[in-house]
Amino acid sequence: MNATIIDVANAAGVSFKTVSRVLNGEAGVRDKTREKVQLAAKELNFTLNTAARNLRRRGSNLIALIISNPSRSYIDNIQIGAMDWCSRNGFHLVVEDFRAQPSGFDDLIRGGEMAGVILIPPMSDDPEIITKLTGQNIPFVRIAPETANDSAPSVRIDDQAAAKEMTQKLIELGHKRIGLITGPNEFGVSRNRMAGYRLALDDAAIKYDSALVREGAFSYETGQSCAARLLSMPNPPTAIFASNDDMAAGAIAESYKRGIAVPSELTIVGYDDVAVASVISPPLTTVRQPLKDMAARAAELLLERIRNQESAPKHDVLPHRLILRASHGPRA
Amino acid sequence: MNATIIDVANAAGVSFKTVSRVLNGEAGVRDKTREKVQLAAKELNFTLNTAARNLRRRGSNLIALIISNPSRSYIDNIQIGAMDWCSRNGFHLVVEDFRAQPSGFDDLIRGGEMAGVILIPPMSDDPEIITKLTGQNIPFVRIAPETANDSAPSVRIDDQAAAKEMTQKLIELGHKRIGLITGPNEFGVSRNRMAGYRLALDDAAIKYDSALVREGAFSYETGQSCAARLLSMPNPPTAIFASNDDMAAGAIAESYKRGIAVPSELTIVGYDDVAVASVISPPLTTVRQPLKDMAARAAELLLERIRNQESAPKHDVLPHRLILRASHGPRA
DNA sequence: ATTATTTATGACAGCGCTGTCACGATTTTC
DNA sequence: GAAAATCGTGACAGCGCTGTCATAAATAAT
Repeated sequence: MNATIIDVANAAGVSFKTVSRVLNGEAGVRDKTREKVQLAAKELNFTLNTAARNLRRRGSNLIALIISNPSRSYIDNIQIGAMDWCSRNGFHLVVEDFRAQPSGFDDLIRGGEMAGVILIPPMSDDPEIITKLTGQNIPFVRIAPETANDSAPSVRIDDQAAAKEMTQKLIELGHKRIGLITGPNEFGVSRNRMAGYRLALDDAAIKYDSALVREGAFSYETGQSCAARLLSMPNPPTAIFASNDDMAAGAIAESYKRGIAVPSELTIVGYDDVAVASVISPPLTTVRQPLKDMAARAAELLLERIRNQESAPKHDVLPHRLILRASHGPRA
Repeated sequence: MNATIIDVANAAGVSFKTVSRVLNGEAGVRDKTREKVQLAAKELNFTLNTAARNLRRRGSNLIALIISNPSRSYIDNIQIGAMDWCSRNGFHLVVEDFRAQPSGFDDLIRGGEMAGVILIPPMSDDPEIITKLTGQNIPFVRIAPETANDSAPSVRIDDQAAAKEMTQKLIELGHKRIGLITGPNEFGVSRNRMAGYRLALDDAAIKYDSALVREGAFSYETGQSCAARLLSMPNPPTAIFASNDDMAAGAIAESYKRGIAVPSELTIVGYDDVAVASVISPPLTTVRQPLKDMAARAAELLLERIRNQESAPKHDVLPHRLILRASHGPRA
């Protein structure tokens, strides 16, 4: 039904190769010829067939973002950053949930349909995924992996340093019993943030108390339940550091439910600085990760990788920042 | 570099056509042959080339979701519903921001790369987009269009009825001055909800007062600013009905800032029932739209359309529900 | 055993495009 | 004004796969 390049060639009275040249903006076509072709193409409402082009070029304009993360707001920012980059660079973003259907991911990375793949936690550290990608010989980039390595380029912030700074901030405020709600242990970032927390305690000569550490799942609900456990302790913490903002929001809700005022009676701080942080009450003191920039940069490194598979993978560390809003205060 | 179907055929000692049969699960291949081929394919780490297959089949396994909506949480739900459906049905979801790069959308729908397109507000009602899609002869489906028509199948809730019910609920509670924060007028749903609001007022013989109506942009910030205007009136409303939950959350924040307690002094209700509704304090009374189901159903109708372009487009109306949480109360 | 029927496999063409190369047309150079 | 350099265009092959049709092999029917 749709016109082919040959139809356009006939209509314009040139060879189909010339049409191809015009449509790809190649040099070496007389202006008059170019116009003739463009006119014919417009008239026939013609567009190049992408499958044919991809077949011939052995390429694709599709980048996959693999998600499975429990925190939608985190994904949102990553996705927006990646989408923006894609549309500025002639790519399109395919978003696939890794957990949804086991075969879905396999099918996606099969057959050269994707030019490259962006991995976010916890997939960034998943050996099975990395093996598959490597086996299919498809370029990928890792966002916030536990550690950078040669398998692929990566983009991250220094989670350990960031968590340490936030913990130090809390210590400066006089807090000595600081609860930590971590993310799942399978997330490299969780382990890194935990390490930063311990480093700060060590520096301040505060003894690490594993009873003050609870593992959540990066969700509002687990933030609530972990806070509940922490606040039920005979000697509860005076500050809680949650490993993401959703859990911090849940912790705040749990505090209110128990009649504990934030920040006057309890300090609660988060991590990520996603939308919820400035919408809840009190607005959250948190660690800002430049998630959109990280995603855009990841796409950038991915493209370099696509263009030149041989180059050594680059590893970027983007700056983080403590955002001091209203959910923290001196030790009550 | 990657093996082709011919390599597999040679390795298995059969013709490449037989390999194609096995890989596509076609009948009429002897078990022994099938196994031989499967073994060879596995050994060579072979996967069918998608571009070649799409070219030959004149098809694709990609569905595009076009976004541009200011409300991330709305999109999130739609996207999750669509993604889930895709992975259960052998498709993949491409998410494209319509506003990002003018050429991005055009490029995406060009060349038969997409099997179909899902439109959400406000694109569902955008004549330019619909014209382009029709011109490219690509199947699409509209979520929450202002009105169903023959251009494409559609899925929606009865926004007018839902808004009317919520307004009636407010009237039942004794409210007579009910502020309305609408979405942008370019959204068909905004107009439909507004109509429902007026219908309820008319039924209760309450005079419509345009001073009580403010147009927001479906964002937290505009919820705040519209609420600010409403609450600054000499004779402010006793209840505010926001056309989505983000704006309702903004309105609640604004009330608190002014020292107005919700719901004891002011009732605020939302629309959509997205995540923020149950996370803020007080939890939001709102209208629940089954956004995930709507998206899945939309994808379903889209697939029918892809398979049979001739069929008359179907139009589904899914059920809505008032969710009574804690942000509403009787007139103070 | 012979023919009819079914089943398994292969030959071939071609989807719509781009890369390579060759050739004719045009312009430049002396 | 002839040779050289440049530019514009076209012929051709083939990317990797699937659809159609023909043919070989296996099975059933006589």
